[in-house]
Amino acid sequence: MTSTLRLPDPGPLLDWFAGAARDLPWRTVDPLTGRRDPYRVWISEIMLQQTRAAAVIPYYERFLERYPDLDSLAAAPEDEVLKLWEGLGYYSRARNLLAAARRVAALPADARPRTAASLRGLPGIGPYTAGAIASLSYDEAAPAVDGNVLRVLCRLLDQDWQRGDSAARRHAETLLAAWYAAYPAASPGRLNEALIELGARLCLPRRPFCGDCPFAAACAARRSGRAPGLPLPPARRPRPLELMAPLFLLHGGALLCLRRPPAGLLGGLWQVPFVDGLLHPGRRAAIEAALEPHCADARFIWQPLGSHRHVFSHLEWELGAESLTISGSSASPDPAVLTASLEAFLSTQSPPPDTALWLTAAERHELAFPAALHGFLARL
DNA sequence: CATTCGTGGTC
DNA sequence: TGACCAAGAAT
Repeated sequence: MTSTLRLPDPGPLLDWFAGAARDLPWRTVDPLTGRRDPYRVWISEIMLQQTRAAAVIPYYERFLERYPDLDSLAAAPEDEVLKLWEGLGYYSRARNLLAAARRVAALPADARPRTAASLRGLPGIGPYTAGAIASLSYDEAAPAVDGNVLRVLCRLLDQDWQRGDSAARRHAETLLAAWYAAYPAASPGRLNEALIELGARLCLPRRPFCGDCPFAAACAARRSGRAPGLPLPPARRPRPLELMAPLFLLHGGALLCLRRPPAGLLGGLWQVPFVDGLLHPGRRAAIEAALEPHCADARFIWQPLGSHRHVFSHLEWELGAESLTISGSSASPDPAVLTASLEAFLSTQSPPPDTALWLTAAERHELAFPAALHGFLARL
């Protein structure tokens, strides 16, 4: 009967949090107002989605240095924001964040969203992030159920919840709303952040430190011994995909690069061409045949660059690469002509690229490439 | 509701 | 060393 579940007195949790809270850069409080900058909370909550605090901190510092406030972010070009996001993953977060910043910046100051319900409509702000910004910035009594909070509540109540299950998340939100109402003297923002901190510091996924936990006496899963296995893991397996990357390289060092479509996997990022399966001799010959008529006295030198595995949450790339150095003895090949001669090849790319350009190392350095390619690009 | 979205740390 | 998983959202 989950309808009769109650959360315990938050006193021990708040006492523990007062002494154990980490000094994180997005927790800085304005000494005059005693409040946090909602913009800084917003940026941190977007970066922290499915990302550990330790990984976020350097990105957060650089981002806030470049874009200290809403207007500076709203004025930024998307390529620049993606470059700052390079390596952090889930790049739709960066695109949505920029779109939301532009939308909010266009509003009069007194019309900007300050409640969880109004924040929820912005791109990139879902139920958790809306509640987190509203509670941490404005102390609204809004639930903010992330993976930490779900895990803590799941164990406190010894429930068979599955990680990422939306029904369990809504259930947790209902319990939290009753919790805030039952303890009106406690700050909802403080309660939310203390729960998150408990999940991140003690109530860890596979090895909870129950001996140090302020909720140990109240925890049902600790009594039952099921805490380490809760919440239940979701069943999902990455789908394997073998890819080969021919790295078209001109004598001067320019590399043929493609910009991926603006949405979807690695949306808006740059890459080199991919072919499904192996880059066998027949395919190498076909590529040379397409190039040859347009390069006087051209020489083609293939060089294998090895391979490595890159695992996404739903996809597993087995990615190999070979460089193809193109050099002409008389005149250097015209990059535009080469691109045109490769059009039939490039049209087979999946997904079809937005743009194909020959980029020098310095130019590539200004653009965002997925981490899966960093190793190969570094070898050129 | 299920799937699609990255990357790096941890054990 | 490979499986697990993190301050979730969009579709």
